[in-house]
Amino acid sequence: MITRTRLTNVSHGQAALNAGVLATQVQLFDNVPVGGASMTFERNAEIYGEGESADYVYKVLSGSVRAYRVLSDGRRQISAFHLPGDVFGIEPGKEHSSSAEAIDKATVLVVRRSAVFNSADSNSDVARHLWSITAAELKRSQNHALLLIKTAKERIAAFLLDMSERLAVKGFVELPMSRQDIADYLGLTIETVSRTLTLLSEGSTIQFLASRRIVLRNASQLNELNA
Amino acid sequence: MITRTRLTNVSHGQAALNAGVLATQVQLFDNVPVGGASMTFERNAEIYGEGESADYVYKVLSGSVRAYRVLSDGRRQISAFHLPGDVFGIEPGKEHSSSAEAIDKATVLVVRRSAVFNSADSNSDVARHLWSITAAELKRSQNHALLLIKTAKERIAAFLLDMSERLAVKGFVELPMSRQDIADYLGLTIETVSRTLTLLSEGSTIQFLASRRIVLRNASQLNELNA
DNA sequence: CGGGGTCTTGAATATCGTCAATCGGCGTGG
DNA sequence: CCACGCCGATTGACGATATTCAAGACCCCG
Repeated sequence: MITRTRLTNVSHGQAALNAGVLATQVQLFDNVPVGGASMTFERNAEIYGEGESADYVYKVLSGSVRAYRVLSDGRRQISAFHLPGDVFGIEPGKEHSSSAEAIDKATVLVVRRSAVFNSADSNSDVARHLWSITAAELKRSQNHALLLIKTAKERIAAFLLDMSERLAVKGFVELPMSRQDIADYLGLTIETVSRTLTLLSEGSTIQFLASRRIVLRNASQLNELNA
Repeated sequence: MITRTRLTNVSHGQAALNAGVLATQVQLFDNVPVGGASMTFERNAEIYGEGESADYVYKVLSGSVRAYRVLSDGRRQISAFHLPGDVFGIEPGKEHSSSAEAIDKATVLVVRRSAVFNSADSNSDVARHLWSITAAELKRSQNHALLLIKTAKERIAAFLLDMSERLAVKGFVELPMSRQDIADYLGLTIETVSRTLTLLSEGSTIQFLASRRIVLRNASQLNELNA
């Protein structure tokens, strides 16, 4: 399953940061005094690249973001989809171990990593919050790994349920990402994703309004698939 | 791929904790004043179970530990193997989201979760360390997910290289875990693991001294597989 | 030596991947 | 306003990789 990714090179440095900045009162963490600047990224624009210095931490304000790694032969693994409210880009090391791109037009709060860490040193609330976000991400990652041992049908079901929950519109999902993105997240091919969705639709577990607008007709059936 | 797991019920409560305790100066984190008690678990003994209250944090002193989750139909996913020096059992929530068992006879340092967190509140070094352990675990989990999209040969190669590094005996690994454990970690069946190892052996990439004692004859070949 | 668990090997099958063609929605421009 | 073209999604036929089911070998411990 080899998927070569077109790279839209819209990386940002200091200059870009200053360019797209909006004054903001939005906080990285709730109730915690770490401010930042907001930036908007176009569809498929790179937010950061694997190996780049991890000087900033991000929070999705609107739109959606994919984090991914690419193997030497072009296979791409999407490790997470980040939706509004999600914090991302926090790394254990000095460098980003994955890349991040806007899936659609996305606005993101950008905070200097050092600001967060300094704040954590003197304020245990910030430290606690920082830890709990990382721990939650760990849990998500473990759930993701759990997905990857399941059958195609189960993966799709779990994906739809997850998206439905996170997008918080009960019984309906408007997917921001392409079939290819879904495939790379679930460790499947685009064809298998498409076929499996068609199957679920034929069994009237789901219903398509459009290819990315899906009604969950039978959520309990999806849950059963979610072994 | 259904693997029902025999459960050796050797869970521990307060009583067990007090029973197996050894006085110890060993620290949970390096250079950080959070002590604890050590306990020894027999092969296949449960250290904690999914859903149990996560009151303790652990560090492997000797032996090895598997952390895993079981799906309703019996499929088991091993999320991590913990070797001496590894901290495990830290959870974002109140409950353990996975189970942990000793793979072989294992001695483990046990520290009250509350002690660690209280210490983190007043000591930013502890807080930093706590975060960095969690973040490192996140990175490991992401690497694990990356494994699961590869071919069987690539997964086995990556696994052997990882174990070789972590066991720190260059060019040779003595595996503590069974083929079934490896299979459940790599998202393969025991037969595929066995066959793939045989293949690597036939291509003289590796050499068996015994089924769990393996010489890495050609590490660069393994690295190439590690796409 | 014997027995139980672990591991290996074999043959048949199933699921998912690959390759290829077509469909369909959408924006653009004539 | 309709036609064209493009990109994303679907569908089909075929093939490969890993699973399943089954049998037997190996090995350690008693």
